[in-house]
Amino acid sequence: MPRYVPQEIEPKWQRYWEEQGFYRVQEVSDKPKFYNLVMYPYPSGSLHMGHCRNYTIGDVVARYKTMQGYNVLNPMGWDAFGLPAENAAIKQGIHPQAWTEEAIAEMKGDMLRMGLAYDWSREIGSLDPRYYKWNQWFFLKFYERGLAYKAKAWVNWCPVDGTILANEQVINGRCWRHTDTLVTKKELEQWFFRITAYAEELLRDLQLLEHWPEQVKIMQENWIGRSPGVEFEIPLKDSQQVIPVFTTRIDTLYGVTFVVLAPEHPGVREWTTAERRAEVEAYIEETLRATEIDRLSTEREPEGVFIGSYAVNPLNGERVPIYIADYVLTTYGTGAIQGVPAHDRRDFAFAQKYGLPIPVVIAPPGWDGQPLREAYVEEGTLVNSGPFTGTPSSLGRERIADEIERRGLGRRVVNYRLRDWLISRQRYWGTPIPIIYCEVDGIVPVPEKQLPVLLPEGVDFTPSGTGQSPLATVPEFVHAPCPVCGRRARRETDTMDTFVDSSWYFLRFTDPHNTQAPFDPATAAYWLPVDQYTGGIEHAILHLLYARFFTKALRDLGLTTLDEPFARLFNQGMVLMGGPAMSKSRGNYVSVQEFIHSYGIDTGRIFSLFVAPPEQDVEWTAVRGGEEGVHRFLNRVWRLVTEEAPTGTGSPEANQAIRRTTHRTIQKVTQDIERFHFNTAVSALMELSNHLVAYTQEQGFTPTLKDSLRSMLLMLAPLAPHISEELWRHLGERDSIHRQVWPTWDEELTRAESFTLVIQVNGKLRDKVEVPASIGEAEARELALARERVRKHLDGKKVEQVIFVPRRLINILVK
RNA sequence: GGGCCGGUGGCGAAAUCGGCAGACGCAGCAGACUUAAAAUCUGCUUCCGCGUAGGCGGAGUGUGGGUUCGAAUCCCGCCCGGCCCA
Repeated sequence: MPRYVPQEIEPKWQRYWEEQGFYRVQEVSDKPKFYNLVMYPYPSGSLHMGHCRNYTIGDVVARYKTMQGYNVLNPMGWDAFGLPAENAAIKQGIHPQAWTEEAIAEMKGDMLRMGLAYDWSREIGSLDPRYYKWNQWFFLKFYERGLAYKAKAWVNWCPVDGTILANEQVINGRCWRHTDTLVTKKELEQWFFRITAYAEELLRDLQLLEHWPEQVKIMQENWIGRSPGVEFEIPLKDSQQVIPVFTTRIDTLYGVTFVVLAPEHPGVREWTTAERRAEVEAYIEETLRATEIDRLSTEREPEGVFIGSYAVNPLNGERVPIYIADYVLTTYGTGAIQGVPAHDRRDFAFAQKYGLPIPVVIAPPGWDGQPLREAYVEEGTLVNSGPFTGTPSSLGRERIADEIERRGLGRRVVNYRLRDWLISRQRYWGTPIPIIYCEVDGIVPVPEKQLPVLLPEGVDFTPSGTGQSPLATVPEFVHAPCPVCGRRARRETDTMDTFVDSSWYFLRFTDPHNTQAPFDPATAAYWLPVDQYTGGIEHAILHLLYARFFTKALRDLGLTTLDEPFARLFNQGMVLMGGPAMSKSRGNYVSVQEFIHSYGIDTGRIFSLFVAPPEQDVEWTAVRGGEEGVHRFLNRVWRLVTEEAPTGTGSPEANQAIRRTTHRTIQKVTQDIERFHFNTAVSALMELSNHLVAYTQEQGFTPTLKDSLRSMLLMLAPLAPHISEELWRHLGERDSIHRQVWPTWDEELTRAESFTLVIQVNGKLRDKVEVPASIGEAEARELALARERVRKHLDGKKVEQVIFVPRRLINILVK
């Protein structure tokens, strides 16, 4: 038998599995279904070892579940729209489609070289009109139901991409793609999806997600940011007009000493007095340049400008000045707040700066009546609050809310931090929004039968700088007849956020070639929910929240009956190299192809699993060299199976021992894979192989050894599919190892006959002795006390107490 | 500032339930095989002290306390790192 040359056997078996259609899957009823999904990638070209780790984890689960008898759907596709392709078009003059297709070809080639068990007959790509047609279709359905709408909005603007960003794409005030680019603001007409209509349900149903990491659920909860409070009206002095404000602390209403409007608040221009106008306008200018993160920072001293007008506290009739300040946002609440300096940190700083009074209305426990040195934001007792004085603040909140509602000044409302999903992008490489603007009929949806609205060819990708999509430069695209009146009309030139594509792709995988519908509800019902969803933590908020929203919206359209799309979520760690994540664009990576060239992919797969627990980040430079050990392990397995050894029957004791070891390994590996402890599963297999080597050296090649080898190869099959297939055939098997059943263990054989009794004196380890598993306390005690090393420590002392833990230890306490 | 996660040998890590700390690997050292090397195999490898050696003793899981017969594991405080929200 030749030595182990992975570069020969790996392509051989990959071809074989492909020809045999191994991973094609259909809906069947005689097996339980299992939908295994790894987040589909943005096609960035050839794979590196970070990808290797991600895809291996998913592949192990798919193969393991298949061997466990499940009907496994394990698909792969491409999140193929997006900015890098368009940026390449601008820089290098390559069409985004050509650029993307090339990247897909490279990436798929590497996936095939990795031996991943995908059903490629279900491959999908969001760039395909047969796919994005349904994005447009969903848009129309949402529009019909008021879930898609157009509004003027102050939007986050990335000056580098010349595009709008959703709030989720703004990270620390910077663009998520260019971490050194500060995001600015622009006011534009934009399309939104009304995700806030589902805010309450998205929050509530987090409880259903038992098998999601707690961390992700907490992040989503914070993102949705439910806060119950009161929205009420503050009348303007000497005017019929009112300023609606929202607060969660209506109990502090008697402490209001000013009102603050967001600089963008629509009332500002009207209410600003003539002598204040110049200063106010200068301040507004300045604010628009600031980022949201700066505006909200508590580190910074809040700044504002008095607009010259006054408002009246609706409960006590006191006159309070109106300011504008950038720490108030138009996008949250009503864009105006009550200023209660004694009980809000930013209001406190603001009042100090502008010399406004800071009356205490919530007394801290044991308050001495003196002015506060800092804002008191906790619960307390109402003081200086008219008829409510003396009420505990939590109760005061209810009483004052009742009073406000009784007097018709306002009502209890629930506010959310979550805002509607802005989906318009001023870009070419995305799904065109299917809307036509007619001078007569206004906003007209493109009729369903005209879908898809195709992306045109021959586009100039040079950014216009005006914020318009390159589509606006293509007259044949822009000019379209109005579907209602047939007059010359103008097409919407914005495209959709690519998170729209990824919000339902898991449904499309169940029925990828359907031309009549996005998917067949019955087929989707068979496969959904996704049983195991695997991907990076970076999608903890954006993608997962949008996909949950889509699922609920589609349910309400009658397309599914599903409340939640992903039953179990796993976030794998990244592979870092020299600090940041391994990435092609940064150039700090080891490619899968060069790894294959050196060691073969089976080594790469096992090494990826072995280096660390899968949820943990791995620094490549710190683990480098470890692949040698994994490669040695696979070579050892190879030799165990293939090397000529004297045949025999083996001694009964040695056979029994190796059988026990094998069954214990089956138990351990099975349990480890179940709980995603792949690193220790690999360790257990390494230990088994070490035992088998030792066994062969003494006993030769025996029927018992062959049994153990078979079990070992079966356990290796999901992890290292090629070498296990090759060696499986070498053992004389004619059917593929990937059609076999996962081995089971004999409980009897895993039970130890003896164990190492640890003997402690006063909690310190003094001796160990191998004893029968059934040993009782009396016997153990007698044995322990008779041991030479124990007696040494008992000299002249009295045994006070003996603690015996069956199958573990005995602790003798002496004085 | 708040929330969550983490900190264990030279390195990656292991330790399902509170019960032998460091499995399995990497790197290193010594030996076998070899003309030699590679490959392979065997042994050692947490630190400190004593001992020629077999060995003996002590300390030890970021840090200081606590609970317990017994703590990497549970509780409290602190330090450091990461992520999310501010």
